[in-house]
Amino acid sequence: MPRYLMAFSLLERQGQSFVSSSQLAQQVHLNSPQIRKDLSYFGAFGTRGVGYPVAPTGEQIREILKLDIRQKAALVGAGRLGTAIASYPGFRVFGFDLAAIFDNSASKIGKKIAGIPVESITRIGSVKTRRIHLAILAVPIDAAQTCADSLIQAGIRGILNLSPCWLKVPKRVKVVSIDIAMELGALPYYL
Amino acid sequence: MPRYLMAFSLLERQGQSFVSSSQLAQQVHLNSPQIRKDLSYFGAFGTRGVGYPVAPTGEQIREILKLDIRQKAALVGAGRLGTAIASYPGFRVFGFDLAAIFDNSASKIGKKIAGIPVESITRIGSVKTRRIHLAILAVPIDAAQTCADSLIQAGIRGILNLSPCWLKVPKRVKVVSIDIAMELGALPYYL
DNA sequence: CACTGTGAATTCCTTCACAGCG
DNA sequence: CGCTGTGAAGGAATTCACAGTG
Repeated sequence: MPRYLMAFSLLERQGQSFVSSSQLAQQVHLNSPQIRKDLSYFGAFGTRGVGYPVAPTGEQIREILKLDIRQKAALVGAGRLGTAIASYPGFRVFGFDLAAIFDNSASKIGKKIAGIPVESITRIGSVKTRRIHLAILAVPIDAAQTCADSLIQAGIRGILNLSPCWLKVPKRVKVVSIDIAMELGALPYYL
Repeated sequence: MPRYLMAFSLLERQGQSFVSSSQLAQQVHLNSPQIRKDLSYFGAFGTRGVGYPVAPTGEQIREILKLDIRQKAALVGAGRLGTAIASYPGFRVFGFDLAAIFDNSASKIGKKIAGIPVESITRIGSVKTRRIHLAILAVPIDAAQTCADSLIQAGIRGILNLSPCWLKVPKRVKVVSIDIAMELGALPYYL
């Protein structure tokens, strides 16, 4: 669904008012029955003979993904990767709001990254009262589990983990992991 | 398979000489029959009653993934994300060798990142004679397709794309795409 | 005896074809 | 008439169960 939302957002900006499943298929590189199945799974958005109304369908997908309400996220780790992510404009499209940055290095605390002040990692518990439910973990691998534990203690519900390790978390917490090296590791096989 | 390689590499460093499918299962968070199926698909590595010999199996997976020979990779885009990736130690585990960095900004050309000099993007064609077959694309979205085209022209066979767009490439070129925002976009749904 | 390798059963996901509606 | 929504067919990937082996 995030991929569809991306496509609908683009079409919105381009001012197109309707889109058919086969048009969409070209854009997201899937086939049209797949798209119809996926969208119909969450309800019927389209009008037969015409296609999907771009703006309303985009809005509905946002509601489904809970992206209609602005989602606050905390970034943990203001190293090179963390800094890159903090400055990434792609989050805006999905309505994310980077609400806090934490790091343990004294030289970084107090400085601003992408307009947001870096706080000490000891203040990580404050996400609870600040109503931040999502975290992006961009710390060295040895620190990942410890940071995750603190975040969960502080009531975090979802973690995007950028370390190449599996986080041990309770079932109620959802983790998505990205390891750039592992994705690259699959490439040589196909040459 | 890259995930298994990661696990075997870790076990190698820890000095364990044999591992059973169920032990592995815990580590990579899959079930044991799955692991046996996956490994047996490429041949029989294990000894019944004992498990898989860590070092030899690791080496075999490296061969399968063509990671036994050092793979050269070029980084295109020395922005914040590119810089972060260049300094990422995770590539070493898979035997990748960052052999060149390209950027179009005059202020960066000539400087060194992670010990590698930044070259002008106009020199991108040199990857052909330098026998670089892989590229990591960390450029702004508008530049992604153009850069990909130049890379393919220069004989690149695999691209790791970090822009939130679909690259149009000939069939012989393999593309792996990562969009951090899209992964994060799925999280709120699960809360 | 413990653990691998693998056919068979199951489940899941995708593709197809078309009925139904604007 | 065009395109969605969907049951039914087909295919792929997981899971199971157990025979086979060091």
